[in-house]
Amino acid sequence: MKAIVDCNSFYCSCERLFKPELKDKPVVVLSNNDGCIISRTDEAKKLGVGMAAPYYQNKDIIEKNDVAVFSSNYHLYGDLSRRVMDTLRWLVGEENVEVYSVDEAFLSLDTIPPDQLQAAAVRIKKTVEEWTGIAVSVGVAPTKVLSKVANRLSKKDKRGTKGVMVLNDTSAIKQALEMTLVDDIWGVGRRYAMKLHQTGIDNGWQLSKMPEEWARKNLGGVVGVRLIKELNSIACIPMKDPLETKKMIATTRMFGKPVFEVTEIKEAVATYTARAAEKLRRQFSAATMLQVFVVTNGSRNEKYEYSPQSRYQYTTFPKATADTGELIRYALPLAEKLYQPGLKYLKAGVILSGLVPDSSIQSSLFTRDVDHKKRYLMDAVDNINFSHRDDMVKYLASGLKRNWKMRQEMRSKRYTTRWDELYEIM
DNA sequence: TCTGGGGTCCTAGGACCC
DNA sequence: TCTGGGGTCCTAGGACCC
Repeated sequence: MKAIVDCNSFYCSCERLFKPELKDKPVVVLSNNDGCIISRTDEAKKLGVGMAAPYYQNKDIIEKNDVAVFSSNYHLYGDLSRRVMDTLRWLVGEENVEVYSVDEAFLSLDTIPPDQLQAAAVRIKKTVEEWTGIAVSVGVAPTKVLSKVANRLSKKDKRGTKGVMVLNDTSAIKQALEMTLVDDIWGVGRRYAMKLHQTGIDNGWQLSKMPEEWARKNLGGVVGVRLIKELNSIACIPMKDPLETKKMIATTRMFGKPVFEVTEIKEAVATYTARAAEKLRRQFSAATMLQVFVVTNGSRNEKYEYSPQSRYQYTTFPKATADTGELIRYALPLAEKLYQPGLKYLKAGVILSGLVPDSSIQSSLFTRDVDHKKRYLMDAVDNINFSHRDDMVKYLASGLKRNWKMRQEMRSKRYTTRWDELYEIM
């Protein structure tokens, strides 16, 4: 059996933890640049605040109802996420936890007898809440897809324990699937949902009865086949090895305001490269390919219409590297190539791929080996920036003024990761 | 009149997820 | 004045190989 544990309105819950006066009050958290609403509490949902809706379109409801608004504070969320995941590892054993996202983890519960699943799920929920202060929902079922269905229903469950649902017999599964629209099934996005409704398939139970060959043709090949199997309690999406590293690392941002000059684009690209390189070193990888992209939207003085266009350039390296300076040297010429004067730039990004373990970097015939020293330098820079302040030490190419930096006007303090922002008890 | 079969690797693009 | 950021997996099709 598998479980999915998911933190309720995670970002909002993190904010509430340090502002207890917000308990039972509507709260929303905004995306970078304060653009969209990316987390909202039940109270905010009830007021009609949409998910992923632009902030400015909801400003009216928010102001009228005194909704608490926060810019996203990833230092805080990341730290609390780690605490939740550590608790889960302690509860069921490290090898049985797959961290799926910042606020979700799959658990393998194969060692727990069926008649004890309910009690185990309740204990998991209670313990996480007591130890971290973050409320979670737990769904348990024979497959990952069904556990997601259970988790979703647990939030509205009136009969059982709210926030816990175990689906372990065929009739319970049938009933749960009948209550679940295809749109709400993990693996069915907007496109497929539309197609399914047109075919007359509206709920999960109907979908589970479709032949696999039909799914192969219409729902993305083997992905669709797996989905049907999972709905029929045949587990075929395995738990992932926790030691797996990422295959691609990206750092991309909207600018705080439109940018027109190549110097600013280059500063941003250098800054994002440095950030991506940090992530790269954190998982002990090195990259062999770097891609830069920019998003433009019309040109200077043109009336604003949102129809973004993106352009890419990439380069591959003779030898894998995790050195920020080297990566910036690869990135800047690409940024220059992409730049066309007169256009209005909204966003830029850097993507590192072709990742290999940094212990097995292939040396090239044409480079000298000064890499040990570089590695020590990078480690030192990372330590300083992590423990003190982002970009305390940075490359000059990243710029000094940085007019393009994103807006974060309502960010709370980083209560758990910065000495100078620690939570204070009066 | 007629032109094989079986692979691998890479990239772009589509779909999905939180 | 204005719409986030970071990932995964799969497929099709082209280039290339023997």
